[in-house]
Amino acid sequence: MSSEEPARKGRPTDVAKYEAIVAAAGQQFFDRGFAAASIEQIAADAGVSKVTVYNHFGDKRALFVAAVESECERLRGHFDIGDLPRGSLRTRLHAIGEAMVAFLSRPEMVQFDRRIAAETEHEPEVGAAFLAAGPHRMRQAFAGLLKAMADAGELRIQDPVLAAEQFASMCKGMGDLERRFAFPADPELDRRRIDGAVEVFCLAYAKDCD
Amino acid sequence: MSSEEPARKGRPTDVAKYEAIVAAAGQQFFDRGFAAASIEQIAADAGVSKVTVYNHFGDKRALFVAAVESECERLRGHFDIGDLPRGSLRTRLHAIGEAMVAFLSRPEMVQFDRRIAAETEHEPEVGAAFLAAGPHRMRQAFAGLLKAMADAGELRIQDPVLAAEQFASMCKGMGDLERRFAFPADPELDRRRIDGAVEVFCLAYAKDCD
DNA sequence: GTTCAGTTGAACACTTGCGTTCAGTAATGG
DNA sequence: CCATTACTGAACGCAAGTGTTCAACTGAAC
Repeated sequence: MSSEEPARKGRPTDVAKYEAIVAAAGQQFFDRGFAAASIEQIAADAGVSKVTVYNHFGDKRALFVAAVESECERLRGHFDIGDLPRGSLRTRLHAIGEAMVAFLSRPEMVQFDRRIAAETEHEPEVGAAFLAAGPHRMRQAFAGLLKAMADAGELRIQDPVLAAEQFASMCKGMGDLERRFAFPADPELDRRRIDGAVEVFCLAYAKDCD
Repeated sequence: MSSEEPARKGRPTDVAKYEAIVAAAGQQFFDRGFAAASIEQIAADAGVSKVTVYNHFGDKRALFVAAVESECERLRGHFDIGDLPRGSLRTRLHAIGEAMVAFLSRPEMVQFDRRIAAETEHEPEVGAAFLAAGPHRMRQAFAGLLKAMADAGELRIQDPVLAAEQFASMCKGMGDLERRFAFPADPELDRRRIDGAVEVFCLAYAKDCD
């Protein structure tokens, strides 16, 4: 019935330790990269014996996969466009753009992006999993929102998914690249990009440019 | 006067070997990442003794830097929008968009991007150098082109640099992410993105949508 | 209290890789 | 021919890291 209550005989697994290992692994892996991260350091950071790590995960790769899954899950809860304001079309688009850029600009996000991309080279399914859990999921949500706006008569959109990509891409502009390649951040520039994206998007898709 | 003709005394440096080392280093570094690449393998691939590598570069990091600089230079010659066709505004924009996407889609480009981003974590100047040598240079060139079109009365553009970013970003869409995260390529989808980018760009900036 | 599984610390074998040393060989200029 | 410089192959010291083994300990369930 319930998946709880394992009711095993011996000493139960220390869940806190397990989670500490995954957390420490994420820290090391996404900080230093897979090859440069060491299991000994991860064990030390987690306050755990190295043997415990091997008992749980058996393998460096397996530990990496676990860390990636955990991080994906954690990030999943960090973005919501549910609570968007009630103002004009422009105001709402602007708020969405800002939320997106803020979400993507967080250092831990940039770092995670870099590492997953690097490891994707030899572990393509890791990249695919991330893409599905992150960007693609976000695109669908935003496309649905645009579709609703179109149905409400505010926008004239043929392909909501394409439009979603276009708006998001314009908001990011090259800021995406610049963050990945450690270019000094410039909030003012980000703002101009979002303004510009809203402007172009409205010119192309809005029924009346208020 | 001339930087040629060093006229040194002993046996001259074997330039072919030097270049072979840099080439092999690029292969290994951008294939496996800095930490996972081994100098012994690089030396073997270059058909050279390990000592020779150390005589030339002294250090793994120095060799990495040399490989990055070489690759940047090599890539620099791989993109030109000089020979754009003479058709309508839409036709020309479409051609530019296709050239951009094709350039950015090349596997070696994707690979290079991934690795530079990963190493940027601990060597920010590497990322900055790449950004300046690649994307920013490209943006300036394209912005100049758009400015020329505006001066010719075809476009109505306030900020050519921003407009350049917007067009390029829309052409890439999420294709950028998808390539980095090993999502199966889809030329048809790329084409739709370029079509959409041209459409939106013209609606926003063209003086008359022919 | 006994039993059984999780946990620990320390040691272990094994591999890999960096960077160095050295004796010897190849190529070039004087 | 000789001095000088580039290159080679092999070996070495050293450090780090993976994954394993083992005896001891801990804690919950029966």
